[in-house]
Amino acid sequence: MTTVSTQTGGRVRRQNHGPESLLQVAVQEFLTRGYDATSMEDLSRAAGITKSSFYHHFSGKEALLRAALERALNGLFAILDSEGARTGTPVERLRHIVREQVKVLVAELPYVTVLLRVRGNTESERWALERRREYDARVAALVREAVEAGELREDIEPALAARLLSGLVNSVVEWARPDRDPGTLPDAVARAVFEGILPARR
Amino acid sequence: MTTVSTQTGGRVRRQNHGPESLLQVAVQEFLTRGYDATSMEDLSRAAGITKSSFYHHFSGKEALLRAALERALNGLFAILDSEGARTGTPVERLRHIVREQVKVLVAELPYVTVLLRVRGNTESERWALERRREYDARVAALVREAVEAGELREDIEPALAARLLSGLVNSVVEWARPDRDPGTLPDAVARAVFEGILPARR
DNA sequence: GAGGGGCGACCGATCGTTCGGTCGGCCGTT
DNA sequence: AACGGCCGACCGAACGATCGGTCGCCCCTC
Repeated sequence: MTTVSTQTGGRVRRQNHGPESLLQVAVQEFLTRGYDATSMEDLSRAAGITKSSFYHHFSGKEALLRAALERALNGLFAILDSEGARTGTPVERLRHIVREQVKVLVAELPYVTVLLRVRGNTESERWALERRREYDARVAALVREAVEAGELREDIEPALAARLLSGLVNSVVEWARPDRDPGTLPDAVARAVFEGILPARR
Repeated sequence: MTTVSTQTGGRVRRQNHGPESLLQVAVQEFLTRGYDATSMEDLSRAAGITKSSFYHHFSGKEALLRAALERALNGLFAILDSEGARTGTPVERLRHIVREQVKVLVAELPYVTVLLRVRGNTESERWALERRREYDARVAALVREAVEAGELREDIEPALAARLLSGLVNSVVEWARPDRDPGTLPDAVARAVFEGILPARR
């Protein structure tokens, strides 16, 4: 249910906007223009209401960003709390995390994309950056575990591998489409991580 | 020759800023704050001159961005023109490109980072996006060649592999440090691409 | 008639940009 | 050696536009 417009005598009488639909509209604008380059007037125009009406639902521009960042981070941290991320060998848990992270990226695409572009200009952004750092650190720790457990090749450096892993998986937001379901994408990305993006013929 | 300051009686008389040093300062500011969030006053303060003095050297804010984007794109396209990218088997050429691209990312780190964050708000940005698309397309074509030549595993989808490849390599800018030399990084990234980020023990 | 959703008008601040003018060093002439 | 003219680097002040945000009122629904 988004942007329901009831008509009365040919003129729009009711937009029936809620915080949910407005956030969706705003994040979409943040995506195409970037957060800083998006004005509140851009947002209201996209939502079909005036600037002042927008402030009736959200306390300000940063509150919108904050809501989007929270949503993205909740999706990510939920992965770490899931069953498959807490049981099994380190490599099994890593494979599970990779697949689930791809799913979250696609399912919450606009929100996660905004998160991944945050620079740290405001308090909310710095908070998001720190939480992201914590997420990456948890994954990096798991990579280190896997190497120390002897499940991975000995010549890989855990810290570097964790960074490349994060970079590879997160880069999915650059081209993924939110509408269609992930399909085989999570498995394909997991294969790229563990067997190479361009693996030699066997 | 940058930021030569002639002194007279202990007081700075001349900053002698050139387009080169100012661009360097500006790009650094773009990096930390983001292009849109960086004001001309931010730039002048960082450069140690006034806003109006800045306009003596650059025609405007976008001209600075344009110069940075050109520099980054020149570095990237120079890779495709190099010997190793034009000779050898597709896989050999791809390995060469990956290594060289990592080198360029580190050598021209601030400029390439700015390029990778462009959203397409201005004419210069859209031009840069298009040139970037062309670069990626050239690499993607090479991936397709390699697969069709039977040099890679048959179950990898060229289009997807090319995107993941681009994402992995470019993610280096997120954490690389510009000062110290690349060292073994190019080879490590190339190994991650062809053998996996988290390769199983052999 | 009470209240929430929406509106136009408006606020101070800051944006990128422009303008008129100052300062100091260099050069050609004397 | 002294001079006048010139130019590049720089500055303070101000421009119109736009920024995020506020306010009081209206209108519709219950």
